[in-house]
Amino acid sequence: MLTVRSDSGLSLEEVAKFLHLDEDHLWLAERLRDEPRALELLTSFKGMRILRQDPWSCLISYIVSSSLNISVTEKALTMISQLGKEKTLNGHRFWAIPDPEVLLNSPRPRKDFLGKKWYHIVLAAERAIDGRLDFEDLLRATYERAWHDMVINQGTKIMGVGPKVADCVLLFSLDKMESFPMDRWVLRGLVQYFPDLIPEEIVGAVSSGMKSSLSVREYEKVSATVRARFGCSGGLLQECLFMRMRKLGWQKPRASA
DNA sequence: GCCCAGGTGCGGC
DNA sequence: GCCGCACATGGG
Repeated sequence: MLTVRSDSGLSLEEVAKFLHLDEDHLWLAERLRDEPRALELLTSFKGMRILRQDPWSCLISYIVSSSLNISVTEKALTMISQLGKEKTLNGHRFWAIPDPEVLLNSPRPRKDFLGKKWYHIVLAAERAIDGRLDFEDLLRATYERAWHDMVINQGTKIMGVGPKVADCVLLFSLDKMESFPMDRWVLRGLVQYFPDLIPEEIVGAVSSGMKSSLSVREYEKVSATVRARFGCSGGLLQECLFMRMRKLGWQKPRASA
């Protein structure tokens, strides 16, 4: 039973939308009838939800997250958020990612952990304002077109957004449930649980610790294979795989003599 | 001290 | 196109 405090300032509909409760994740598993490893992953993370976040906040969050560990990412996002106004909800004070206009008119924080990413964020804000970054359009688009527009197409691609970040934004804010973001953890997970989805030489390179990310070309190819196999169950499965791999941990294999 | 982190852009070939 | 590197800095 989901209950929402009456003084929270959030309607039940808003909470349900955020938790994707308008989309029954159970039917997603239907496609995986003949995928025992996938079903095992899904059932061991029962109750997992794909959040439906605000696209702008989601974009900024994942641009910042690239190649940063989670605690540093959180610090950087807090600094960015504090460029905006403090908000209050349910008696708690908090900050949210500021709107593009606010970010554009803010001075850069002194120690923001961001490096060149600050300029990627500024560019994204300009694109959001001039309309070349159009979340409404990306929401209506197919997965393939939206991904291509964010990563490949000159004219619409967003600096700081590569294959993985695009997939995160599409999955966590633009309703593309087949999106399957492949970071280093998920790549290791694929190698361990679904090696048949990946070219043999990549399996070898990942498991020996020589490789932790894919080129755009490799990513596109593996992504297509994964989506052909898991379809709209992919997003939820990815999240379970990520959680499993984080839990298991990873020790880079030592080169032996 | 050294290695890693929810990757990506860029320059050199 | 592919490869190697810079990026920023806290935590194990």
